[in-house]
Amino acid sequence: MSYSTEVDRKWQKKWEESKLYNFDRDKLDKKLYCLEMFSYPSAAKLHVGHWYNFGLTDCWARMKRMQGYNVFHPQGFDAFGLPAENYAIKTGIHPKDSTLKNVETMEHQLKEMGATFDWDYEILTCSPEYYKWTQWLFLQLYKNGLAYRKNAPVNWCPSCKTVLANEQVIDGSCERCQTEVTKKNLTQWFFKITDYAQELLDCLPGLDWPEKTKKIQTNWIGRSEGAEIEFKAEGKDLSLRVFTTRADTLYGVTYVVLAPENELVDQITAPDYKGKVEEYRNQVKKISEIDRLSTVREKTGVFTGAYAIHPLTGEKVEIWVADYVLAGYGTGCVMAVPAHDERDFEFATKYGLDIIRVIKAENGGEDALPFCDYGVLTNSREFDGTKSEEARISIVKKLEKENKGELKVTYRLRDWLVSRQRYWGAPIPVVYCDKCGVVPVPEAQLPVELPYNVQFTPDGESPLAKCEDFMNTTCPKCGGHARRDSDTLDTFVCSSWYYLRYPDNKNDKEAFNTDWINKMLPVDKYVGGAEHAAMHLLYSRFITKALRDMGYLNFDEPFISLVHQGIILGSDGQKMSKSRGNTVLPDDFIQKYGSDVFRMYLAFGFAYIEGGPWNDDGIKAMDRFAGRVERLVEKIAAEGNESSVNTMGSDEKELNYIRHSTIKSVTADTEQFQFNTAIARLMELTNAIYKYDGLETKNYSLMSDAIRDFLKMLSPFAPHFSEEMWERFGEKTFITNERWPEFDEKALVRDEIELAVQFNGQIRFKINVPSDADNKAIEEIALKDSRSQPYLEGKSVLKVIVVKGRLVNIVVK
RNA sequence: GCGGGCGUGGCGGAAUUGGCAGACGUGCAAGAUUUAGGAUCUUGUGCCGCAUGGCGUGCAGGUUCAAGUCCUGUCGCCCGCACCA
Repeated sequence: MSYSTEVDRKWQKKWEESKLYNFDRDKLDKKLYCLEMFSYPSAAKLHVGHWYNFGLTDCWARMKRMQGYNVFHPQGFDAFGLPAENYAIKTGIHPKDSTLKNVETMEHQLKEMGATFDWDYEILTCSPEYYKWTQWLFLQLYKNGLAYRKNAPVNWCPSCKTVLANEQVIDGSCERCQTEVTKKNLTQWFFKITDYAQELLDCLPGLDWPEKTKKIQTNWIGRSEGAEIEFKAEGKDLSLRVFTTRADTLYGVTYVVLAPENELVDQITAPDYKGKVEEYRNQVKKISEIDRLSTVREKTGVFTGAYAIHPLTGEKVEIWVADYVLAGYGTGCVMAVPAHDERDFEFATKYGLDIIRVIKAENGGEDALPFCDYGVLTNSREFDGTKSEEARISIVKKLEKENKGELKVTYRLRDWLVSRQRYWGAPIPVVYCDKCGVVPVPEAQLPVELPYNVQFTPDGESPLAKCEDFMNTTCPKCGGHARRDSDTLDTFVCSSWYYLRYPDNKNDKEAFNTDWINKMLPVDKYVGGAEHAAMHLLYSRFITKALRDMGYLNFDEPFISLVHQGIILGSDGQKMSKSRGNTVLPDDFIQKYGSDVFRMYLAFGFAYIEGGPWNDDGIKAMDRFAGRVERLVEKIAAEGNESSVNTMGSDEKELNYIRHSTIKSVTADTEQFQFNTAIARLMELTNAIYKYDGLETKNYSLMSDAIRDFLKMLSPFAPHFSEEMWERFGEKTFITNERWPEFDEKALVRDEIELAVQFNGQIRFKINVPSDADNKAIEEIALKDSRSQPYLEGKSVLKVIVVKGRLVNIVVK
C-alpha cells in the first residue's frame, strides 16, 4: 500500500487502540507540558494556520516523547465568543448548537492530524463544567479585592454592541471588526491587573519568550518614573495634583491643564466661565477617539477663569481645560511648561500664554525653544546650575518636606474591563439585591447557568436582560428579590486560566487540585500567534500571579518558554481571506496527498517563526520525497543480507558520518523549531543512502541501521508514514515508541578533511589534509602545493592563518 | 515622530555567530528510460565571459588576514508605540 489517507487511518486506529498518547500520571519526573493556544471554533473547519500551529508543535512534542519525556499534550476549545452569537443573529442558529457542531468537526480534523493529543483531558470553555470554575475564579478575585465595579467612560464598539478592554482597541478601532470605537459611560466589572503592573514587568526578563513580545508587554505596561506635585487652587480648599516626569522644569510652569473629563473642572471653573467651559466640554465629547488621539490635530482648549498657586514660587498660573490632556493617564491633570515641552509650546503659542526658559543646553549647545532634552537649570532660584537629572529628584525632595509633592511611578496599564453586553459567554456570578446591594453568588450555587432560550436582538442591551426567568432570582443573603447581572464575561477570562484546568479537567470539587497543578505546571512550551502579546498572554500571567497570592498555586509564571508561529499567506503573498479567494483548505490536500505530506510541507516550506506564501509545487515536492523514501525502504527491505560485507571502508565511514551528523543537526534544529532545516538534513541523508546503495559491495547492517535511524528521525514529521515504513522494514514495534537516536562523536571525525586555501582572503583552491594534522603541518601542505606557487612568486609571506576545519589564509606581499 | 526587526539566485529559504555565500527543495536546461505524456534516474544551474578570470548578500563608506554577519551613513519593507506629560 503506497502512502495515502488509508495509511493515516490505519495507524490512527492502532494508536488509539493501544492508548499510545495517554499521559502517564505516575511519571512526573520527566513530565513536559506542551501546549498550543487552543482553537476558537468560529469557522466550521481547521485552517492552515491551525495546522501550522498544532501539527508542527506536535513534531517537537514527538521528538521530546522519543527522547523519554512524559509529554502532556492536551487539546480543547475556546468556545464562547462573539462570532457564534453574530452568526446566530444572522441565521437564527443557536450559538450552542453551531459551536458544538463546529467543535465536533474540528475534533475530527484534529484527530486526522495524527498528533499526540491526549483527548482525555479535553476542555470546552462553554460547558457548565468549565465555566462553573471561570465563575469561581471571578468570585475569588472579588473576595480578594481584585474584581470591582465602577462607572467609567469605557470603549464601546457600535458594531459588536459591547464594551471592549483597552487591549482590544487597536488604533482606536475594534480588534475584531475594525469599527471605530466610541466612549460610553457605564457601570462595569474590572479586574485589578494594575496591582500586578510592577511584577508583570519584573518577571519578563526571566522568560524564554521572543524579545519582541516582551517588548510589547513592556510598552503596554508603560512604567514611567516621575513625581506627583500639588498645585493649590486659588481661593478654594482644593488642590490639583499633576503627574510629571520633568519636575526639573517646575519653575517654567506657566499654566496648568485639566482633561475635559476631569471631575475637578466643575469645581474650579469660575462662575463667569461656566458656559464657555461647558460648551467646550460638549464639543470635545463629539470628537471621535481616533481624532482625539491624533498628534497632528490642532490642540484646543479654554480658560476656566481659575488660578492655581505655584507650589514653589507662590505665583498665580491660569488653569485651562484642553483636549490634549488625557483623563485616564496619571491624574488627568498636567503642569504646562511650554519652553520645554512640544505640546505645551504649541498650545501656549496658539493661546498667547507665557513661555519661560528654565533649562539650558549643557556646554552652550543648541537649545532653541521648545528645548525638550535634559540640560542645566536656569531661572530656577537655588537650583540654577543643577543638571536636570539631579533637579528632577531634588526639587521633589524639597516639595516633599512641605507636603506638596512626592516621587511617583505611573503605569500606562489600565484595569481589565471584563463585562460584555453579549449572550454567548460565562454569566457574571453576582446578583443585585434591593436591600443588600451587590451580592456574590455562593460557590455552592455555581454554575450560574446560561439559559438557552434567549432573544438575540442586536440593540446594545445584553440579551440576558430580556430573559426574565434568568434575571429574577432571590438574594442569597436575605432571600428577598434580586436581579442577576445581565452581562457575561469577556472570553479572555475563560482563556486566562484554561492551562490550569487541562491537567485536572474532570475535577468536580475544585477548579484544579493545588498539589497536582504545582507538579504539572508551568507549561514548558507554549506555541501560538503573536497577536496575543498584550491580551491573552498578559491576562494569563496576571491570573496566575493572583491565584498564587491567594494560595491556589505556587509558581510565578504560567508559560516558561513561548514560540510564535509565522503566518501562512495565500500563494499571491497576501493574507488568506475568503474575499480574496486565496484560501488553502487543508482537507483538500490531505485527501490528495495524506496528512503527513501536508505536515512535512508546512515543516519544510517555511522558516517556522516567519511563515510565508503557500505554494502548491512545494507540497508536490514533499510527495516526491515520500515516494523516494518509500522506494528506498522497499528496495533495501527486499534486498536482504546477500552479498553483504562487514568492513568499514571509506564509503561506509562517509555514510556513517552523514548518519551521525544528521542525528546531531536534526535534533538541534527540531529543538529550536527549525523544522525546515531539519527536513533538509533528512533529505541529505536519504540522498546519501541512495548513493551508498548504488555501490557494488555494501555493508548491509550499516545501511539498515542508517535507515532505521532515518525513519525514527522522520517520524515526528511524518508519523503515520514512518510507522508504515517501519513496519515495511520488518519492525514489529511502534516507531513512535522508539528512542530518539543519539549521535556518536567518533563517527563525526573524518580521516581527511577539505580545506579552502586563500591568498589575501581570496579562495584559490582546495586541499585535503588528515583531520588530525596540526596547524604547522596544514600550513606546510598549503605552501608546498604546486597550485600555490604562482601566488608566492616574487612575494613574501607575511602571515598564515589556519582556521581548523575551515580554511588556510596566506597573506602575501 | 520614537523604538525594534528585516533586506541573500527566477522562487521558498540555508549559512556551526566573523571563516569556502547560495545547504535542501523548487523552477529551468540537457540527457537516459518510455510508443507518447506522466513518473523515475543522471548531469548542469548566482551573474558576466569562449576562456585564464572577474563581479556578487538593498545602496555608499569603514574595521579586519577574512564581513551576509561588526561599525557609520542611506534607501526600501514590516512590526510595535504614539498628545502617556
